[in-house]
Amino acid sequence: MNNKKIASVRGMHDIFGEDHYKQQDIIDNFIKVVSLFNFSPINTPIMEHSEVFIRSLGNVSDVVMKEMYSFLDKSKDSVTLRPEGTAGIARALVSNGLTQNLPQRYFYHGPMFRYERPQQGRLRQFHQVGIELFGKGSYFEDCEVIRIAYFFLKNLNILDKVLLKINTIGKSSSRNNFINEIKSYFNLNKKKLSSDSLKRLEKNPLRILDSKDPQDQDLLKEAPIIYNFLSKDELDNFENIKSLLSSIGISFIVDPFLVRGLDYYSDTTFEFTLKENQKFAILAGGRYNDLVKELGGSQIPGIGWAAGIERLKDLVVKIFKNISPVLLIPTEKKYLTYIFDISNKMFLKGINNQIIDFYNLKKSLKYANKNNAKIAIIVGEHEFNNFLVSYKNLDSGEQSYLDQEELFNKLRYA
RNA sequence: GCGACUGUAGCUCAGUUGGUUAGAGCGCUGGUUUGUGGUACCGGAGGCCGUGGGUUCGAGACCCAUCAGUCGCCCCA
Repeated sequence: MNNKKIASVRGMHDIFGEDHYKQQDIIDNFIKVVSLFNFSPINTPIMEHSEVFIRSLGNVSDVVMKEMYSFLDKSKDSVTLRPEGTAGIARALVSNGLTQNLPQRYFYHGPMFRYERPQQGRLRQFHQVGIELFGKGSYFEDCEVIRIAYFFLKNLNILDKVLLKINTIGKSSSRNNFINEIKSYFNLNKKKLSSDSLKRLEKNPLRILDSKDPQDQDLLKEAPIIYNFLSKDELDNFENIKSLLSSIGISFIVDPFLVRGLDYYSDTTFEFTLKENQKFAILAGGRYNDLVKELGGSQIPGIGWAAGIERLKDLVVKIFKNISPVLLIPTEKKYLTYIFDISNKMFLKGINNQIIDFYNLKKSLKYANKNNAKIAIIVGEHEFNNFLVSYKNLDSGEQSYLDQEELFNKLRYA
């Protein structure tokens, strides 16, 4: 026999108690907000063919190169636990031919998986809520999606702790010109570049832009700016987004160095980060105009965002769930039928109740205390014989005999 | 993938330069109270000292590996 305790898999935690209530509360809040803006729910599998993510996120992105939870299934197909939600939904759009009737507005929530070192605000299994809007690529959509994020965070009462940053990285043609330009700029300044950024220069030069290294930051002051490489249309579009957001009272800062790590982004990118730790994003997203096409559909532009529930949870102030059950205490097993009958009636009236099968008053009342009960209903010989219950107020200690009609009358006002 | 710190009871943690039978508080449990809780007092249970190897007459302590946690970096929600 092996008595060793078994732990959960690294970076994957059990969620219960206070944490669970808090997370559920965030999800409930999210659903309430997005439903009011007529987004509809979609659940895609938590596992996809690896190709879905490789094609969409980009095969040089860090997420794909080192963070994918991939393995071969029994028929030797490479499958991957989803590292994010967008790719699967875009795939579902194509798979189910949902592209006939646009716009489509979807929301989702659920677990995501990334194989990385656990630390503050980062787990191997974590949970996200998110929305996706597939439409025609107008600047209205960008604002629509950002304002919904804004109201979501506002409802959670954490707007004062976050900062909205937006940027545009243009369409791929303009972006490629820009990338070539910064490549040569940084190549000229190679020796001043941090070692991390030297690697980025080969793999993904765009990422040097949001380097936090002070040396790199210095270099960035003189670096080419993306806006000089964008077409008039791209710039106008960005201006339209900014002025529409301002006109509806959503404040933001423009961050020309905000680039995101997933290949599918184009044009608008945005992030809500913590005010006091601006590299810590709690909600982030952007536009992905080529993603659906990349996954075998037609050219359907989309935009969306996702927020990490665990990251939000740490910001939301404690929610007190004052769950206070009525505890039903039989003193002997033979009163169970009678107690079940009362419990059933409470259920039908929507009263939170629980039967305690200790058959020991002292233990039962102790349990009642520990579980935040305010009222105990005791049934013993006297109560049973006279069709009564003892109604005990656990705060005051007062106790009285009631018949069932009196009991439910009293509970109505308790 | 790289780095730092940590791992002793359900929880929070003591445990001296390596030296008998590993401790405390909280929690749990029994009793004082045979149908009455919260308080008090008295008792009890509960530990392969994360795991595996090594050094030593002797390891919870030292060394190595490994797993896990926390926190940085990369990256990301």
